[in-house]
Amino acid sequence: MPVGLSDDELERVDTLIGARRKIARGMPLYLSGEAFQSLYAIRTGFFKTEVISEDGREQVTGFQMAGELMGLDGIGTGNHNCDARALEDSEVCVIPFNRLSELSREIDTLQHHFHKVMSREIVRDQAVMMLLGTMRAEERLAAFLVNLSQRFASRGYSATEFNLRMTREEIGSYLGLKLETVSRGLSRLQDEGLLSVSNKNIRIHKLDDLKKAMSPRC
Amino acid sequence: MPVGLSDDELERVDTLIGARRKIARGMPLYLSGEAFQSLYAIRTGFFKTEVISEDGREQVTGFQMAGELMGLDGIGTGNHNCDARALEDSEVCVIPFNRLSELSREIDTLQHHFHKVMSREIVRDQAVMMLLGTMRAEERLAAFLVNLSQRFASRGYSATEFNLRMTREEIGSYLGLKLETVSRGLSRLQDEGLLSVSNKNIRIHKLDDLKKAMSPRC
DNA sequence: GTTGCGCATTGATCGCAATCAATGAACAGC
DNA sequence: GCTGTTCATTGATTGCGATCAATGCGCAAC
Repeated sequence: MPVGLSDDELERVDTLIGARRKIARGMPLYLSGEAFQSLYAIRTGFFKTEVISEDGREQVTGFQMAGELMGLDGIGTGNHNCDARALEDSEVCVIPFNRLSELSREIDTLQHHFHKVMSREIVRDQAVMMLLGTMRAEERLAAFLVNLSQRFASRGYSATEFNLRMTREEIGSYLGLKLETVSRGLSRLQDEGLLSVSNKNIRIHKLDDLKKAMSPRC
Repeated sequence: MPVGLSDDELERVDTLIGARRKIARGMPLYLSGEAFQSLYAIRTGFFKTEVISEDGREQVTGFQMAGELMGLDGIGTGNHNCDARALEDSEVCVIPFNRLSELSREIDTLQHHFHKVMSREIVRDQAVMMLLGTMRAEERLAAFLVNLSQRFASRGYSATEFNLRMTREEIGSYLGLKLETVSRGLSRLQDEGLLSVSNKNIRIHKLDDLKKAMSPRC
């Protein structure tokens, strides 16, 4: 994942990658409480992470797609702190954390890269707090779709047409809304002509206007 | 901050600490957009961090007290991503980040410790998502107070009586509520006999019940 | 002591999203 | 094909927290 490595370094970073692991749709990559050993880089597929509180409340904390790193939450305590589940048949690279630690002590570029990835995760979480703390339902939905659009685009997929891999309920959990509110919000954005929804398929017609819909009174 | 270092290592970690810096109440330690150079360890005082979106919405993302580390959000992009402001006259230790990177390549314990601190920040943020996404107003308030209580206690202060350093509005921003709702919630918890509020002073009478108030229908 | 300002509390009303409820569509298994 | 289940949509109603508004309190400046 890092760039700017010498051939030698690249070779050593390659040795970091342990086995590959396939996860069938609906199955967990790891569960809260399990001992933390490894990080996971998604090769193909789609995941959600969710935390479950003592009183049983579930909160989806994120959706992860190819190229993204999972498991960072386990470093602090030595145990995974959330569940990670595949939303479609997926494959990950297993990255033993102690090997990563060792190697990042020897290769600056790897160390810097790893620190940046962790920091970006913190920034991403802060953006979600902003979303949950200040945005209205339709704004949250617009922000969510724009975010997905950008991430698909940066992977070479269409920014304006894609399939949602998660249910309305999972979207709702992530956005702090009920599934009915998600459904209504999507219908509303469709009525406004910003996009078309057909089950899991989304076609964005006016990406600029959708971005504007993230702000109040639009 | 890490434990289990040899005398030699301890000495070298000491050299990490650059200047100390005093921040008067209300003044920024850093602002969003500023170039990231250093992390900051709080020696004394109290801070808030907040992000401000393009459309002007403010979201308090956390309150930090003595012993906690600030600035991790800047590593990813090289620029600070939020504002950090002192809520009372405070003093921090400046930790130049490139020095920390170098040294953590040489001292495993330091590296591990740093990774744990970052990971815990991610876990903390996920807990806030849970709070904002699933809890009702009074539950959020109870969770907030219990969290403060625990952090004061772990620093040797009273777990049951303390002064809030932030305004109702700042609490509201953090919890995704309006200041009136915060005020009403505190009055309600007082009416229920769980605590006493007098302006910024909080006396918790029934910490156990307050913890229960974090869960639904109590 | 008085004035002024920021902060907090409390009341009345409104509006958005949750809840309750029913129907319909998609999909997997038999 | 049919059946059962899960997921999505839509309508009716409720309720929590936001908003609007007024009052009160604490504290610093003079």
